[in-house]
Order: sequence, then structure tokens, then C-alpha cells
Amino acid sequence: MTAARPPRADAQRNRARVLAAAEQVFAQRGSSASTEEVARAAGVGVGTVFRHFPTKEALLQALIVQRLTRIAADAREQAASPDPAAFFDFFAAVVGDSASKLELVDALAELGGDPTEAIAPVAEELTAAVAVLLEQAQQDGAVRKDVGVAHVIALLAGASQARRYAADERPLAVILDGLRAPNAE
Amino acid sequence: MTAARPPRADAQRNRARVLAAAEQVFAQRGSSASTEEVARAAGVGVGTVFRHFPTKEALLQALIVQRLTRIAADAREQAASPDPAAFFDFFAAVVGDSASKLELVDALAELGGDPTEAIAPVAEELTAAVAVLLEQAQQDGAVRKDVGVAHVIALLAGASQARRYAADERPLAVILDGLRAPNAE
Amino acid sequence: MTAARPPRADAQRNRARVLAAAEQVFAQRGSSASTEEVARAAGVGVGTVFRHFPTKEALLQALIVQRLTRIAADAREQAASPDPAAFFDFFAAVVGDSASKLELVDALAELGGDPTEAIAPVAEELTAAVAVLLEQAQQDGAVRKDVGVAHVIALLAGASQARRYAADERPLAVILDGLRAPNAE
Amino acid sequence: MTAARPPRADAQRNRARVLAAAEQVFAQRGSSASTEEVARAAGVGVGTVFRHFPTKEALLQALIVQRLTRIAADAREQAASPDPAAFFDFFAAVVGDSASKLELVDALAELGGDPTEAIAPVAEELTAAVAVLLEQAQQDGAVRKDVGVAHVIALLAGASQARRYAADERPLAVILDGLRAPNAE
DNA sequence: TATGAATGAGCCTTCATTCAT
DNA sequence: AATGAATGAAGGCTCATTCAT
Repeated sequence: MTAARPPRADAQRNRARVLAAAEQVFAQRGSSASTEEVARAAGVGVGTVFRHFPTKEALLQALIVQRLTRIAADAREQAASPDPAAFFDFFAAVVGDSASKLELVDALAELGGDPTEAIAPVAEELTAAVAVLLEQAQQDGAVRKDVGVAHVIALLAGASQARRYAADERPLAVILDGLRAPNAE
Repeated sequence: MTAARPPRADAQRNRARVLAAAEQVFAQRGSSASTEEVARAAGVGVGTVFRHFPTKEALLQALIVQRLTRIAADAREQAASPDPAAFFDFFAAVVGDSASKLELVDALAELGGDPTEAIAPVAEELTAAVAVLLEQAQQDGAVRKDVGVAHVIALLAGASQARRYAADERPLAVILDGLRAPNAE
Repeated sequence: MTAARPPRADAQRNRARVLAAAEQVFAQRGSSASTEEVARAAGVGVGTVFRHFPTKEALLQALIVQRLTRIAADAREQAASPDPAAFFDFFAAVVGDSASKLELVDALAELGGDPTEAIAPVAEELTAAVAVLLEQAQQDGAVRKDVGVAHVIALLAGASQARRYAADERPLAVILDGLRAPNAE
Repeated sequence: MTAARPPRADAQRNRARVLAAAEQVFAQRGSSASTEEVARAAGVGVGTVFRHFPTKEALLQALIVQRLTRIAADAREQAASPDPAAFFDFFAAVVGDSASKLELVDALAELGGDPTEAIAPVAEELTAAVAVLLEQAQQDGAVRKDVGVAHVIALLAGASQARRYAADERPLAVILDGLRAPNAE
């Protein structure tokens, strides 16, 4: 009977709902929040959460993948821009967007270590995108030449962390200034 | 060598042992490591851990207090030095010492929010010490004048975080450069 | 016979099972018996006990509420009876029914103090029902007029306690005799 | 050096102190209060408590024995009195004295079951004393003849229990009236 | 003999995960 | 495919009891 219009669209929608709810819940109460709570926030049963993400760990990683994917997209977009400040805009955007999102730091941090199987692909994607952006900026003489992609990512994580406990954007400004090429002025 | 005369020295030693073990364990496995594990690492029973720290939370805070206390001492020491690079030395030392990384970030981060009763005193102590050091450095024209103590602390947290996933000291260098007074060169 | 149609009837059944098991276990080993033991007796996991009663305290109170509710119903039933001995029948029934003794005393005792939020409603219910029954009996000249509801309840607790360690019903008889109106004979 | 004046008197004093402290603590917080708390109230270390009473259980029993011993003494004293109301005075005194003492009920209750080895002797002592008192009262026509010592003790426990949650002495009066010989008036 | 630190079993409670409906 | 009840391992914490000082 009730097998007509959206056959699997429902499932997709639920997956998205869960992911969104998880983002919120984990951001607010830390990643130790219970799966039950995520389910409640998503308006579904726990069972549904586990159907889409076989493990809490998997859910967490899906969140990270989602975040990194967005950032990589951002990087690519900015790389396409002719604006010489593109790199800095990207950097600031990532940090600014992480504002309330506890997880970003950890997501980025994750990249430093031994990326899990699930994350590895996005990690590469992100690294590649940032590499392009960074090289352009260095080419343009906007960014100092002694930093590499890994440094940039570490600094993104650091700036996000700093931002988390600072009242304003000054820490970010400091870091961006630190990144500028010496004679950029 | 270390005789066994003092009757309650044993207790003090155990307290220290537990604290040291906790530092290691939490650094390695995150603050969600079990108290049992800490006890095991310290070579004592769980009861002993709880005798010295009535709560896991209390243990964690004791760790933070210990760390912040050391940093404040560092700051005071450097403030007493005539070296114009004192501020930078302090900053680098703190970040470099993030041996048991995990915790330092959180310890510093803790300062941004609403310091717990137990932490508040040390927080003030640290803030005061850094204030002195910072002002001197700004006076000397070594550090840019638009950053305040809170920014410095946020940046310490950020730099520590960055350090955690960087292979080298470059991110630190970047941040330090960002902190220098414009015409310091 | 007891088919398996109802989907959530299972949960209800489990709740009842837990309650019954708890009654037995606490009666036999005192209210300090472990929740684990109750679970075992109910043939469920501990988690199930806690799903139905969020706290051991809550479980205990549910037990008390259940007991008091039954007693209140008894009182109302007897109050509806024209039998002049209704009051005494009620009293004897309550005491006699102290099957799972331990608890009744405490349940009644609970009424003397500061009834918990959960218990207060039933307490009032019981008090009201006994009040009616008592007044009728006093009207009929069956019960002495210098006792109030609170006294009756205290005596119910006392008689139950006495019963607990007496081989026969004599203590109950003594108390009932003490309650009769002087010239009732 | 400090081995002169009271060689073992000290120990005796400590034992008494512990017993007194235990009585208070257990009365106020129930018998589940910790041994540590008793020790603190007694102004001694836990070790000392355990030196005098090898087990918490033993401490509890010592308390009971103490209580029962006093009651037995009371009974003997009243038995020696020519006052025809001696029995009632005794009964009222026991109940009245149990006022705040949570434990009495349990102590008396203990007699109903299978008196522990430690308690058995006092139990007999008490039973004997009450027997004498009861018989005299029955002889005098003050107390109904269909109750035995066991009933009296059960009723003492019951009356104590009732008293615990009653605002006044009415429940006691009711029970005493119930005990009087029919034509005693 | 007194002390109180240490011990560890045991308790209450939470939560990821499974499974019957 | 969704639901949420059931499960049980694991964690934080307490406390009777032991033992070095």
C-alpha cells in the first residue's frame, strides 16, 4: 500500500536529516553525545541512525568527510578566482565557518595523522585543492614560500582552535599576517 | 636512596604518581580514558585515585592547574629576563612543551570560557604574568600593539593545536612572525 | 493463550515483570538488593530495568505507589460495604497482605514523613479513602473517636511490623481491640 | 615514653566512644552509613573502629545487644516494682525511648527471627525478664491472658514503628488499651 | 594500639549496538 | 525501511576491610 511515490528518496532524506542533526548535537555537546540524542534531534529512532551509519564512529567520520568535502570545494572555487587575496579569503572562510563547529578542528586535525580509510580520499582531494591555491598565492607573491600544504592545514586547525576561544578575529589576522610574503606590503 | 621514613610522604608520592600517570594516559588516549586505566598506569588501585581526586573531573582539573601553573611560572621567569626576545621564547617554549599535547590545548582553551572555581585562581595568575611579559615586549617594539593577553592565549592554544599535527616548527614560526611588530625588522 | 500480537505490549509486560521481581527481591533481601539481582529475577538485562525505571529510587517508589494504590482501593471498597466491621476487615486485610512484608511497612512509613513528589498523590488518595472508612466506623460506634487517619496509618505500619515477627495474629487482634469503641462490646 | 597512665583504659574508652557515635550516626542516617562516618563522629580512625568491632555487622550487633540489655534491665526493674501499672510503664518507656532511634525496631525485630549467636544470650535474658513482668501483670488482672512474651515483644516492635511516624502518643495508647484485661477497667 | 592510606569488589547508571515487531 | 525495546559491557564512584607506619 504505502509503496508508491518516494521509494528510496525517504531513506536519502533520513540520512541527510541524521547527518544534520549529528552535526548540531555533536557541536553543542561534544562528540560524546549519545546516539540516542542524535536520533531524537533528527526525529528518527536510533535504529534508523544505525541503519545509515553502522557505527557511531562511522557517523563521526561521515561528518568529517562532509566538512572536508565542503572545504575542498571552497578551495577549488577560490583557486578559480583571479583575486590575489583568494588564498586569504579561503583561509578566513574556513576558520570563520568553523566558528561554532567544534568538530572542524578535529576534522582538520585528523588529516595530520593517519587518515582513516573513509577519510583518505577526501583528504587527498583537499590537499590537492589547497596545493593549487597555495602555489598560486605564492606565485603571486602573496604568501611566503617556506610553507607547504601540510603547514597550511595545520595552521587552519590552529586558527580554528584559536578562534574558538577568542572574542574577535584578531588571532586570525595575526596568523594571516604571519603567512604573508615578507615584502608583500 | 629515596628512603622510606616519612609516614605520609607515601601518600604524597602516590598523589604525584597518579597525577603523572593521568597526564600520560590522558595524553595518549584522550580524556575519556578510564580512571581504571590511570590507576593501572600509576600502579595503584582505583580507590587510591579517588582518594586523592574525589572525581574524575577533579583529576582532570588538577592536571590543568598543574600545567597552567608551570606556564605562569615560565612567563614570570621570562618577564624577568632583559632579553628582547623573551616573549617569543616564552611562546615557543609553551608550544614546544606541549609534550602531552592533548591536554595543553584543552588547558589553555579552558581559559577562554568560564574557568571553573578550581582553575580560576591559576587562570588569573597566568593572565597576569602574560600581561607583564606582553607589555614589555610591546614596549620594546618587539610585538605588535593590537593584541591583548586574551589573544595571546588564544594563539598559544592555536599554535599548540597546529603543532600537534605538523611535522616541524614552521606553523609556530608563522604565528610568531604574525605577532611581531610591523617595523620590527 | 496469551498470544503475541501487541507490539508494545511486550514492553508493558516487561515493566510488570520487573516490578514483580523487584517486589520479591526487595522483600527478601531488603531494599539494598542490587538492581542486577532484580534484573536477573525478572529475566531481563539491567538495561531493561533502567529503561522502565530511570533510577533505583524510582523503582522503589513505583513499588510503593503500587502498594498504596491497592490499599486505597481496598479502603474504598470496604467503605462501600454496609458491614459494620468493614473498617476492621480493611485493617486486617492490609496487615495480612503484608506478604512481601518488608516493603509495606516502609511504604506506609513513607506517608508519615515528607512524601516524595511521586508518592504524594497516592498518599492523598489513600488518606482520603481511609478517612471515609474511619468516619463511618466511628459513626457506627465501632471505632473509638479519639483516633484520626494519621493514627490509623501509623497503626497499620505498626501492626504490619508486629506481624512480621509474630507467629500468629494475636498482635493484630490486640491492636484491633485497642481501636474498638469502649462501649462497643 | 607515652606508656604510663591508662594502659588499657584508653581502649575501653574508645570502644565506648565508637559505640556511642555509631548509635547516633546510624540513628540519623540509617544503618547504611559508612564506617568512616562513624569513625569520624567518634573522633578516631577507621582502623580503631575495626579493632574493636571486627566487622560492621559486629558493630551493629553490639549496638543491638546494648539496647536489648538496657531494655531487659528495665523490665527487671519494673518487675521488682509493686505498682500494678508496672507492665504498662515498661512498655511505654521502651517505646518512648526508641523515639529517635531508628534501630530499636530492628533490634526488637531481630528477636523474632533467628537471633544471631551474639544476640541470643541477651535475647533470652530479655525474654525471661519480660516473662516475669507479663505474668505478674496478668496475675494482677491488668493484662489480658491470651498474649505471650513473643506477642509482647512483637507489639513493642510494632508500637515503636507506629510511634516513628505518628505525631503523638495515641497509637501507643491504642495498643496499651488493646493489651488490658477486658474487665480491667 | 591508633591511624588513615590503599585496595578492590560491587553498585548504579549510561550507551553503542542488536533485533523483534 | 523504521522503530524503539532489550542487552550487557564498561565506567565512575563507594565502602568494608587490610596493612604499613
